[in-house]
Amino acid sequence: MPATKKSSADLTAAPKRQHKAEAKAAAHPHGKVRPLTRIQREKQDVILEAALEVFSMHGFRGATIDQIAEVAGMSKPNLLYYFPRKEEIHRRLMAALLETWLAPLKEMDATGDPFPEIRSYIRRKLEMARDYPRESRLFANEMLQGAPRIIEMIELDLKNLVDEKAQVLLGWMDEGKLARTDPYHLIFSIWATTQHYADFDVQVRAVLGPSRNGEGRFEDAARYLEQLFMHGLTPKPAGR
Amino acid sequence: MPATKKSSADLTAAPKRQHKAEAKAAAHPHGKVRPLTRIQREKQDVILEAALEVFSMHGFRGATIDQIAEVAGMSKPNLLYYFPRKEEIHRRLMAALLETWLAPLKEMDATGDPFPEIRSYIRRKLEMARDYPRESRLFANEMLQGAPRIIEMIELDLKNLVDEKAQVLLGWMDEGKLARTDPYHLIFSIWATTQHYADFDVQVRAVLGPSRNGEGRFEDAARYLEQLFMHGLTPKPAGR
DNA sequence: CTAAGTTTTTTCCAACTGGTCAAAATTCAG
DNA sequence: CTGAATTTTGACCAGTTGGAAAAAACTTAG
Repeated sequence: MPATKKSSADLTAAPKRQHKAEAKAAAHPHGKVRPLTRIQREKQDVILEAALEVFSMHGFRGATIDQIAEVAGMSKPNLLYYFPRKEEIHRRLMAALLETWLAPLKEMDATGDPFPEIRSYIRRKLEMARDYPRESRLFANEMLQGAPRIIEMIELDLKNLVDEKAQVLLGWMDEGKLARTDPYHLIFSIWATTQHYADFDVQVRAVLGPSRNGEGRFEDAARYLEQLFMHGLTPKPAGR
Repeated sequence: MPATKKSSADLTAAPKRQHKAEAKAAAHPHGKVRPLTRIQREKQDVILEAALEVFSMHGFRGATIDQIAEVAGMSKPNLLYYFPRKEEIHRRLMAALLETWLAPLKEMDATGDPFPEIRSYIRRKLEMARDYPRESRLFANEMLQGAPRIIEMIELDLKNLVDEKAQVLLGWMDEGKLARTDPYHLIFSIWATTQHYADFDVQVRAVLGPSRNGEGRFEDAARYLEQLFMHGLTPKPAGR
């Protein structure tokens, strides 16, 4: 359960064919569109990893190419050889991020039972907050700024997925397997409580104090959230 | 229930005597430390209000003095006459913010009953997310960046307050009035779920769609959270 | 009204920003 | 080993950034 570094390998590695070609064509003033070379692939990954580090802390405007280049261990012009503009790096990061971010919700299975399903959804989200805190912060940063660069994806992909899963939740409620409540706000509350441990990590650490700061705090959080949601969503026996 | 503009009046108006003097002394190269003039007070408020707007969207590094000056309706040098450095503005904002931010928790009364107390704590926090979204985002931005400028306040004032209220919660649990659970994570979950509606506003709006976007969404959220926490924290009758 | 104090504007600056370009260094296919 | 393609570097640029300085404009107490 390593929570540090290298964590974005899977994220940065899946940028969607189309984008690759795009980036390539843009990155290289030379005419032809060729497959990426080994060095191109490696360096792009190094850059995206560094960019994740910097963007997730300072947001788009607050991050500088110099900074990213330094973290990536290369010169600024060299970095710009791979990604001709700052926005391009951010775009690639966000595109990959959204995929990863929605994956856990996608797994929630309508044919399963609500409590195991919701419980493991919470677990997965909490694990992501633990293992990919920078991704969580990158996302949060974008949201805070009004999501200018991903608003369409939010309004399409994300909204559709949530709509679909809200239906699943409503189904469970109709079957009396889940307390009747607002499925959208239910999903929001799971997002909020789990991502909190990545986004407000400093605060959580400061409040818990040095004594409770091992990875154990995630176990405690998991236990607490499980209790909260399982109790909170247990259906009342019809009457009263 | 106005949720827009002018909302920071009370925030920016309470900068703590000591700070005022400090700011004054620093702002004016002239020797003596005099009480603030009317214009100074007014303009400082205008600037802080503008700075709140800008900092809350772009974070400290992403915000520029020019931007703040423009929103404040004055020239950059003029603004710098009142606050000689960018950091100073941010510091003032954060100091006032922390006060306001912790107020609701402070009100949680040990002599009251847990459910009404917790319920109204949630209400108050949700109202703050609705009425002071910029303040919430300002705070979130600082957290995302690792709280570099307020870490001491977090580790002292905030931690102490939370420790104190955690004891209150534990007391209620001992009396069997509240489900036994981790009081710290309980507080975190209230923070997370309520602030989510300010910090991730774009996402919430996008997901709920145009139909559910009136202020009514806060009522829905309040109802949902109330249900979640009230059910989730109801103590089980001893056995089992 | 006037002079001292306050506020605002104009001009300026050095450092930093995102980004360009051509030359140099390196890699790699044949 | 060689020549073409790729990668890296150094020098550079125009625009922006936080901030300084000083003079001009405005308030205000007496």
